[in-house]
Amino acid sequence: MDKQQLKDDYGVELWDQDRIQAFRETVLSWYDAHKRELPWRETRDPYKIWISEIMLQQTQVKTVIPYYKRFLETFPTVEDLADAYEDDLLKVWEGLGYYSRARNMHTAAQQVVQEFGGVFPSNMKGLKSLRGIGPYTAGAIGSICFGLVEPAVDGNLMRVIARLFEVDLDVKQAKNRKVFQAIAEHLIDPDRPGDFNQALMDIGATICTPKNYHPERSPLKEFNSSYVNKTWEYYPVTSKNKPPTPYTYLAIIVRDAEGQYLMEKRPNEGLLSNMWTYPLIDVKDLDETGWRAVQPTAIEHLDDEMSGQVEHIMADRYNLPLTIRPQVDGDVVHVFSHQKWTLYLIVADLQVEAVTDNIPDNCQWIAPDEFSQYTFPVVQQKLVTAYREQTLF
DNA sequence: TAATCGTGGCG
DNA sequence: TCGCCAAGATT
Repeated sequence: MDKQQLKDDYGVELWDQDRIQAFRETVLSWYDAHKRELPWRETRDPYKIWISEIMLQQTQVKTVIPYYKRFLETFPTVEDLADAYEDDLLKVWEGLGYYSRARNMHTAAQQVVQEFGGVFPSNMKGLKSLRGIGPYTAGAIGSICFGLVEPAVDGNLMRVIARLFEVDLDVKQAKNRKVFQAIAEHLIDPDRPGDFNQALMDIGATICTPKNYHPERSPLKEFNSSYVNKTWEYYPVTSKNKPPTPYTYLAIIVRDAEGQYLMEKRPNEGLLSNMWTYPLIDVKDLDETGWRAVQPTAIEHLDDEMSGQVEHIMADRYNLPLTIRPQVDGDVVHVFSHQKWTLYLIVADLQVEAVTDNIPDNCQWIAPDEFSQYTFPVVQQKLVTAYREQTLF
């Protein structure tokens, strides 16, 4: 996309070549003086940069740092990662979120070994062919590790560019990304593309921030048309998020005679795939009067009717004869990006001489001292904590 | 294209 | 408390 089209189609007035050159020098000298010291900035090894870039997707730097170090200790090379068991990979990723990233990395590592002889591809086509590497990550790895003159358009870059050029396009709409990409392609420094990309990301993360933005403090203020025109509070344009859909579950806690708990491995696809939780019953699986009673407000007891239904479901799904305690032993609220879960802790007692070895394949009896060998989502860890707090008294 | 996919922090 | 957001990719 050329300058004329940017102006005609999107109302973006790009600068002349002299101003672009001055901008590059300002950005890079700021970076040389003020860049953040980060673990992945001590190397240009594409394997390590790749790990960092995947972890940094939608995740803050502070959160990533300990995971990055632990990951490289566990899987020092791409061959180690390619040969790993997926459960071991998931365990290292535990708590970081967006777990499909881990599974995609596993696939991509095998691609690197099998299709590229264990050597990371050094061009954009090869990088994008790897599972989990999209346009941003390909640009980041390409520019940082191989000096490719490719922008790395993430949320930071779009916010910075939107303010610099007063871009009236919704940064949350995927179709608008190409406009920011085109602008960045004109701006990027051809001699130091990796530093240029990281510099704009650092400026976006530390100065040109979403909130508490003070444009007068920015090294780019003289280039910033939204600052000159006093319109910065309108940029970037962002549409509203859809609120998370509410769900309500009963988390059933069953302990056998040996003190082990019934746990279930979630399906291979979808939310929290392959991770372990207590058995969860969606209250919509209860009959109409049942779940309507549970939905709106917090509950403290299950009535006889509901207890009977839960017992029936547990017998049906887990082949276990149980007696449900009607008392609710605490509740947990957990918000995902698109779902909001409310969970009620329900304790179930095994009936006398119950047979416990007919549970489904995706279920296991797990003792507390074995918990560290399994991967639990944060919502499950919250359930454990809530249960301990309740039963302490 | 719009929805899906986690978690932690902040105003 | 709630909505927003963070170095996005996939379908």
